[in-house]
Amino acid sequence: MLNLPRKKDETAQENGTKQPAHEVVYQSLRSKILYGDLAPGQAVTIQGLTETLGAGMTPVREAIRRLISDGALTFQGNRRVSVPQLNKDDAAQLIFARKTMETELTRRAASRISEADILELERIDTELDSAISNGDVPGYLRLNYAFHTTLYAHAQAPILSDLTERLWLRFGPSLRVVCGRLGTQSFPDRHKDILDALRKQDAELAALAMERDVAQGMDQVLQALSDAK
Amino acid sequence: MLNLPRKKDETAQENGTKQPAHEVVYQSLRSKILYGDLAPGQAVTIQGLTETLGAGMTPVREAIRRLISDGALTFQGNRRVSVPQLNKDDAAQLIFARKTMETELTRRAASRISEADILELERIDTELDSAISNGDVPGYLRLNYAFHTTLYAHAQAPILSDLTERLWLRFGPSLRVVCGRLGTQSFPDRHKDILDALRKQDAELAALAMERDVAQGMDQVLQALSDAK
DNA sequence: CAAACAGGGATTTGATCATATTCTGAATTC
DNA sequence: GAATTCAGAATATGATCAAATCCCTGTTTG
Repeated sequence: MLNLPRKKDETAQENGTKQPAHEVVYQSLRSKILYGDLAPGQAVTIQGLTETLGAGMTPVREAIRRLISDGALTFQGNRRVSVPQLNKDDAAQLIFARKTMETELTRRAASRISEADILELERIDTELDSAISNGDVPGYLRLNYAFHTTLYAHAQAPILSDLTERLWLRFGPSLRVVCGRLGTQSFPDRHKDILDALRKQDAELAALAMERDVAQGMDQVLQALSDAK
Repeated sequence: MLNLPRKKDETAQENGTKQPAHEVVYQSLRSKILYGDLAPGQAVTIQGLTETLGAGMTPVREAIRRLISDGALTFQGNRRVSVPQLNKDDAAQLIFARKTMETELTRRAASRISEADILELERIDTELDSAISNGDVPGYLRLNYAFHTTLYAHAQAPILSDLTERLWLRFGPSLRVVCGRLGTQSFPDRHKDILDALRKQDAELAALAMERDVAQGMDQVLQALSDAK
């Protein structure tokens, strides 16, 4: 999904740069939604974003359209756009979709991933552990997402990866709400099981571990939705 | 997915209505892709569309962004946009995704659909049959899509339906190529099995029939991709 | 001598912005 | 309480700027 950042100047201290404005706006808004900086139900206005992000109207419009198509924002019929609020039925559908897509991605990755790449995942997971024990919610969200996307990159399945990353946009805001209430302690780490299975090249075992990881995370979301309503 | 067309003035002789321009452009382009009016690999330019569709640049831009997000168009790195060309690996991923999503949608629909709605499906399927025997390729594509989306509407699963409809955009252009080569004769109709299972309220049987229908259609695409390369 | 490659300018196309127009929701008035 | 007006936000247009491709020409090489 990421675009090649113009081979040279990978560091790009603040510059960043040859990225078109609409892409920058998109990525920026996408992160805000994915990591829960925008609350479910919150209104999103074009003019508000042009001021916040210092961009023109056209790029902001394009970014919003993309995110609506991603399911990360909803068009409310009149001309209003807002962050979607999940109901329990929505969550059930997301659970099904995540389980099937992400177990398949895990299966594919299991037969393709190298030892070096497993080490990279382990590194992410170690950081994740410290974020959990520090109660660092934004860090937890970011690293958890990184763990999954990094793994799926090795599945060599661009279409399935794409679909899956879009699913995350739909429950990102709600997941943040969960973390805000329960903190990070309530998330025992299933990633170790996944890594063990990958080392054994056992695709089915890895898929099973992933299914448990997904189920656990989404159950929290489901519970939070039940409580709220 | 369709927006309410402002109760009054349904006919809309030339007026066309209160649909915003970007929505009209989106639907128009979407249909072209879904029904194969655009060939895989074909370039899509903004300025070309402003002339063809008589719209301004901004609405066209927004429509293109949405379709890129849908996977119906691809952004080619520089600034070019084109209709994607599937390879065999892409097709395999689409087969997996369609099978899992559409069988689940069928299962859900089976427990919710009414006899009247089954009759509506049967009506569509009858039209479909005559399109097949007449060799009417556009009609076949349109009615086949209508059969599936109408069924899925009864699953009451907006998220899964959304995901699925987007999958269709990805193989639409290739499916048209298949039909152009083989005609419509090569598609025996599995829809009867689905309808029978729905009448029996047998969700698993319906899902199985749907899986066969999907497998059959996608195998044609897969074969065509093998031949071409 | 022919073919091909490279360089550079012209043209096409995309990106962005400023501005005009239309629409929605709400406040105001009768 | 209903209709009208009004403010503000979204939609749409066309102009302007920037970038990439294309094509033409001149040179080089086999």
